[in-house]
Amino acid sequence: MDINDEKLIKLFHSRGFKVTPQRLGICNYVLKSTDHPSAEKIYSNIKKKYKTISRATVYKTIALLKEMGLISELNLNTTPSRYDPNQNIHVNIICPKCNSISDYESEVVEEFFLNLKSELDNDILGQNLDVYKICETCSKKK
Amino acid sequence: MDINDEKLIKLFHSRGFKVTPQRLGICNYVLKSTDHPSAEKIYSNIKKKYKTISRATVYKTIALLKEMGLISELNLNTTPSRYDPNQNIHVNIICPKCNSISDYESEVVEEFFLNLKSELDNDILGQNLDVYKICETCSKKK
DNA sequence: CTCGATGCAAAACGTTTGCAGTCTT
DNA sequence: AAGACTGCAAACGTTTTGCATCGAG
Repeated sequence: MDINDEKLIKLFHSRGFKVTPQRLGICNYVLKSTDHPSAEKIYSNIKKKYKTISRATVYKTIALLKEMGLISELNLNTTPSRYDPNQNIHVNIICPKCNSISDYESEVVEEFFLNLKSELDNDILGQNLDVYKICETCSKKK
Repeated sequence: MDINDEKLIKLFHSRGFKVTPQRLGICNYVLKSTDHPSAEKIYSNIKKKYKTISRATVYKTIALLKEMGLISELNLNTTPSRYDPNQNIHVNIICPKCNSISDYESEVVEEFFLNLKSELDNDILGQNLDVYKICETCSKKK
């Protein structure tokens, strides 16, 4: 993410959010990160500069960044874990409304995995392919 | 998973695990499930038959099933969550030893996503593509 | 009989919430 | 000055652990 304070401030203001030093600090750290930090890592890093910052603020700022589309959370629907007996290569189609998950298998998926595997020296230990899409039931409810 | 009690019992014995009614019950439920149940769902389902079963047993049996390669856990590395400012289509290459994550972008990935998208009526809300692979640092450590 | 499995209770862990006080606008 | 934000502490839901008892082999 190539973003500076000026841009960030404008973004926040355009969304009606206030700009605080804590927020800027967190944003600068997260948006420049390449190591996919956890909330705890963000917290301990930002604590160096803002001794009194709380985890609550970190989590709230993370939520803000997600809302603004500046970051995404890996492994969404973290808790509770869900389990799958299907050990074929497949995509999990996850409905963010009702949390239902259905497996999707197709040639496109299989071919992709084989190609990716060969690109990665054939030593993939496992995989997890998720896509988010409103399920039929939920889209009917509208 | 097309598996019956007889096969299951052999599998358990071959790994030196004991066969208990609770385990069989949990296995039968999970291995036949198609709705990607959570631990809590497995627990409340199995509780109908085994009134005194505890969550601990459920979790331990899940661990066993994972170890035997009969199920996989979706959204592995569930906690803590990790965050990513990279909003391009990419694969997260996750090292299960050190939990490092690096982004991988390629034409293969991009093409796959476009194909999948069109297969799914173009209304994908988001995606999360993970593959597990020992990272260079860890494979050197050996 | 032995050792692994169960199940309770308590702890651990990441995350969320309520609220009083503070700071941006 | 108003209302959004902070940060503490407590609560929450999921998962793990310690340990006494039980039961499969």
